[in-house]
Amino acid sequence: MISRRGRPPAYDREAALMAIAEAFRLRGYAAASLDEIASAAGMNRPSLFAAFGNKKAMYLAALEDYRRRMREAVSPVLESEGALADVLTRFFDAVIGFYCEGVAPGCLVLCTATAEAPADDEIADALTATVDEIEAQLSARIGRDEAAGDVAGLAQLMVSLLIGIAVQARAGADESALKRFARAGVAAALRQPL
Amino acid sequence: MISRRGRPPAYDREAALMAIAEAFRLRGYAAASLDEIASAAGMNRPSLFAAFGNKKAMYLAALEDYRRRMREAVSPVLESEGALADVLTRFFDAVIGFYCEGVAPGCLVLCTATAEAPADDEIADALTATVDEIEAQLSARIGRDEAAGDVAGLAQLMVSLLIGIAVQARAGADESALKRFARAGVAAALRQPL
DNA sequence: TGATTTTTATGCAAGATGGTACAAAATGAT
DNA sequence: ATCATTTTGTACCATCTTGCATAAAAATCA
Repeated sequence: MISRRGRPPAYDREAALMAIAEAFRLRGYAAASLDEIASAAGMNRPSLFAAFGNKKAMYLAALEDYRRRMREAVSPVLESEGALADVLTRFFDAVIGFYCEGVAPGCLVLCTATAEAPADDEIADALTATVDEIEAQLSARIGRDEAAGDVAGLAQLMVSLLIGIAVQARAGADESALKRFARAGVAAALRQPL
Repeated sequence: MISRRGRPPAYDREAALMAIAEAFRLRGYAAASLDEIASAAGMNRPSLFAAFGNKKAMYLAALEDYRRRMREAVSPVLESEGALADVLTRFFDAVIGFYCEGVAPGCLVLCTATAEAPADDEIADALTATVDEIEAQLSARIGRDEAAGDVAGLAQLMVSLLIGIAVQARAGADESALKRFARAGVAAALRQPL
């Protein structure tokens, strides 16, 4: 029996966390007020505090959840079979789809944590961990392909391409332009014809 | 006669603008308070407002000045003679030097305007204009090199590399690592041995 | 039904923030 | 020296923000 005593929560924790992430994605960490966040999550402030702690804890929880959703959306593509160029293209398509949905385009981590990182070690750690994780995943997949020469260099280029896509989505590039951008980048990096 | 009547300003506008940019670079737009900014600029708030307008006008002015300084630091390298790989390597070295100096690493535009862009059209425009200008400059230089095959693809890759460097500087990568990163990226993109 | 537990909702307090009013200070012009 | 003009610095205000205290509400258990 999982039924706990007392009044049951009116919110779904996962949905609330997604709404919180969206609020931070739209406004950034510092500019997002707890009123906006509470309203986005359909909760009131005391419930928010009880569920997620103070504002920074909310933000860190939203970052972790966002990273998890991102991982679940794109990791399967990187694990899938296929030629490297094809896998990378589908990987970036998945990333771009992820970045372009929701209330504001761009990556929650790469486009909001960057502003706060120098003034906050925990947020800086989350940013570093995100970049490192992306780099490790891409490096592992590229390393599996024997045709790839300079694995580290190519992996770093692909990390940059991903970061570039995150920022350019934020800068207003639409989804189709980003996909062309990714294809051109992958083709140029692998020196293959488009 | 340029000498105006009245009490002379105690601040140097250019130095103040640089200090303001540094304050925003350290804390981001929303989190930087006018007290911090005034203190960094060595001015008091009323003088700040008289000189630069309200907080957003200060930020936009700081962005413009930062872009100008960046342009002056790196454009000469792009215009210089040399093989494409060499020019690009020196270009990124100049960019990295620019990003790594000051009170916090990373690009003022690419690391703080991204947080505010969805909620503010003028800031979004400044971000878009910055990315577009970098893309145009790189594209022009790459296009001059007949050995370069896919000019657009390579230019986009280099724009991403620059954005990746800006963000990874923010994420704590030190200057030498960033330079290795840039070299590996350029070499991989041009398919040249390191 | 009544007691207990947990969540919700209203409202409040302390502090920070953006922005400004106003007098003092410093300079050039007369 | 006196006036006009511009900047400086103190003090202030209205608003917003975070975080919490406390009472009402809704569920389970005895």
